[in-house]
Amino acid sequence: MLSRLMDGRALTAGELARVAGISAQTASGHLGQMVDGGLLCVVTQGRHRYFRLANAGVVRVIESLMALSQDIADQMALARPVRSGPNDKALRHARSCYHHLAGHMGVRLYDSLRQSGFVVLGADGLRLSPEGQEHLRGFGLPDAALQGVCCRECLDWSERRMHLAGPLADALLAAFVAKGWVIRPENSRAVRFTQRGEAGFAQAFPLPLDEEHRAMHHLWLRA
Amino acid sequence: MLSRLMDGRALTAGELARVAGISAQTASGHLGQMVDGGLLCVVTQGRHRYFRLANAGVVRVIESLMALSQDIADQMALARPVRSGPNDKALRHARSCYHHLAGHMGVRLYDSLRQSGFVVLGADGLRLSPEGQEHLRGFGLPDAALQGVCCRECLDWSERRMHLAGPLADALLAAFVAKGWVIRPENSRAVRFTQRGEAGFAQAFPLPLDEEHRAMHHLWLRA
DNA sequence: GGGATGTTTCGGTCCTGCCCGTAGCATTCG
DNA sequence: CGAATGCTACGGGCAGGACCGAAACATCCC
Repeated sequence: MLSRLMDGRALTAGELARVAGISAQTASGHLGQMVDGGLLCVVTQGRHRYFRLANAGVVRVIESLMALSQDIADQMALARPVRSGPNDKALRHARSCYHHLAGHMGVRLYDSLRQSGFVVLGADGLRLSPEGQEHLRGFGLPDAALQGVCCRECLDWSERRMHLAGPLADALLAAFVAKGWVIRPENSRAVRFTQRGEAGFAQAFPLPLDEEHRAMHHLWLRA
Repeated sequence: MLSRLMDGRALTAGELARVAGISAQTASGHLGQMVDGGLLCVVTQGRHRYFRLANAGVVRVIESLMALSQDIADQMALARPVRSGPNDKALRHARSCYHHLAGHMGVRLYDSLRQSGFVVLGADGLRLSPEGQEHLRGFGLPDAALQGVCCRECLDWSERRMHLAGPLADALLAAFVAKGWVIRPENSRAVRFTQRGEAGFAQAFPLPLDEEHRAMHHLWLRA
């Protein structure tokens, strides 16, 4: 179960039980102990409880164990990732979550801001750094979106990773719409990036690290 | 038991049993499994079997586990190291082992040669590198001491770490005597470094890494 | 509100594995 | 060669823990 979580995503107790090939009750017991022991942290959303690795120290332990026993690593490479979220490809790519951006693009936005150091995770939670304020000045965001506790993490339903939420995230989505980067249909939570929007987004929010390292990046930057 | 071995030394089954607070039989069983599993390797010498961590991968696992649980690290810091070897301070400092140097100075010699890259551990065992041949030219060693399989590891009785053995090590001790660095008494295995010898030795065989890192250095350079 | 789904708690079974006592093997020392 | 020491193999006792079924709790969906 722990090695399955090494991609930085958050899985439910049921999914992890299936991964381990044990009953949900048994898995729940183990997961509870691992939360108590500080190996995992848990995000409760509705009737689901999402478990993820707690910090970089745990990542290092699992990493070194996987390096030691190639078997585990191979097993992970073989097993295909747990499918999650909606089947609709557009919905998985980009959608609204309350008033902010979610889906693949939402996670990508958050990853970029974290990797750039524009958004940093402190002991008291997420906050926008001075450099971040500077960098986002061009988007014409209201002051409320840039000051104080303007952002927090939110678990992405389909990606199972964190994306950006809070006033800042709301203002950013609104700005994307205003710039013509994003079109929000009335009848759906799916949002569509225009061709110009994809390009502008990719330039404004680059991803220095490759995909493989992105997944673990949150974990490395915790504790 | 594993964390006790993190200083890079080799301990006997009995010592490890005492460390863990279990009987010798139980410890032997565990140690056997860890050898089978590739966590430990074992050097048999007479009626003693010395166990040491098998490779750098194992070191990394224990390291990361100790970082995760400060308790283990604290416990290791509190427990005093296992005393081993003779009580005689001179004997612990420097002595002959067959025809080569052993004791504190013997391990120091080996550490220096390894850290400098003059002696390297390949898949087929220990060998002298070209740079090592060059560096040792000034000692006037016979060709046989510099070519082919001229050196091997030998577990140091008192230090519980590896020191240098083989023709090269024999020739080096002889050279130290010839240079007046070392005096070998007839009636004892203890050898005495002269004041000039200590100074020359320290200059010819420096230790770039500090004591704390020296202990683990062999381990890091294995597999 | 009622059914379905996801999760946890409780109770009980069963098995694994830790442990030690005894005994056997190897080595060293006197 | 016999005694002492260090280690390992074997067997049995015992506790802990992994596991599941049943049931309770929470939430979502209709």
